[in-house]
Amino acid sequence: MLDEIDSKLITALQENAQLTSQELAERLGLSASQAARRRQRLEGQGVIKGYRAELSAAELGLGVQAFVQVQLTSHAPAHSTSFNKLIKSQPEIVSAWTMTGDADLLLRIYSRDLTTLNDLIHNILLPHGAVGRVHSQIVMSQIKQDAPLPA
Amino acid sequence: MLDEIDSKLITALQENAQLTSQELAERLGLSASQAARRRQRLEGQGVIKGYRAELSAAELGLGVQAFVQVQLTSHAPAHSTSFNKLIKSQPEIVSAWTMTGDADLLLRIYSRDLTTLNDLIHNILLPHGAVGRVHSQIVMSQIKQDAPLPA
DNA sequence: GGTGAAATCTACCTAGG
DNA sequence: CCTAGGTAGATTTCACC
Repeated sequence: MLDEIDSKLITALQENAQLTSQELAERLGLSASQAARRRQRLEGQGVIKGYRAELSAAELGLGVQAFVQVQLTSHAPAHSTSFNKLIKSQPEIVSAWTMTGDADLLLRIYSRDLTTLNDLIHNILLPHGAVGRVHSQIVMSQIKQDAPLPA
Repeated sequence: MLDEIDSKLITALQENAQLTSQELAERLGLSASQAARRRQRLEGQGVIKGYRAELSAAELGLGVQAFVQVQLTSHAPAHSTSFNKLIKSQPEIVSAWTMTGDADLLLRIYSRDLTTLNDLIHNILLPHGAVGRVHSQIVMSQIKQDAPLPA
């Protein structure tokens, strides 16, 4: 479905979504019109879902990154939906996944500082009826980040 | 440093980096030239780090997402650097962080299927000298994903 | 906030396997 | 018939006013 040129194209656009058709064409060994056509095809197929600005958390004053594992005491639909709403209402929680294994949920959080993070955990997450054990880990450093998806 | 309009601007560009100055201006209640000027300023300040294409993992045939916690047996520099190289050499590992707490590292992985993921864990990660305990959790579903950074 | 030159995109056309 | 390259009108950007 995706040939070698498509792979190079999506890798290039993951690094820099603002490449012009001409610049893309040079990297791919194609003409600008062909590069544009391939990009349109990949957008239409849904391989490329969209283009997003990447921000600097540090510049936004978000000094603390954390992953928080949340074990739910109840899996009743009412509890789940109300907890999901809680998660969606908190802008600091940027991603949330349900997981296999001993923890039910994994939350990815960006906070201003440790105090703000602890507030979120102790005053917002833990008081919720469905929340059991919470285990938080702070990110110390990033070894590898935002690598392109393997194409 | 960032006013209300800047916040709206970066939220809009996180949703769609391809908005034209004119479209941005309409959302912000500004003229196109002012919207473009603000965007340039935020790019220059480093608040906006860049623009990236977002791909569909499913369309790329990456059916399994996982988070793997890795405990290192040794923190000797030689072991760390060789393990970091290993991580960077594996395209399936898209992100890696060092963490506080009982696990030293957290890896985010996109794999074709469970077999491929298990190959990576058992034939590549575990044989490495510095690797102790490994605990992997598969992503079942996403409750919240790729929310804009709180501005 | 506005303007115009320069760059870019996109739809259409032609050529070749 | 499908894929590649070229072209012109429309759109967008960006330096300057």
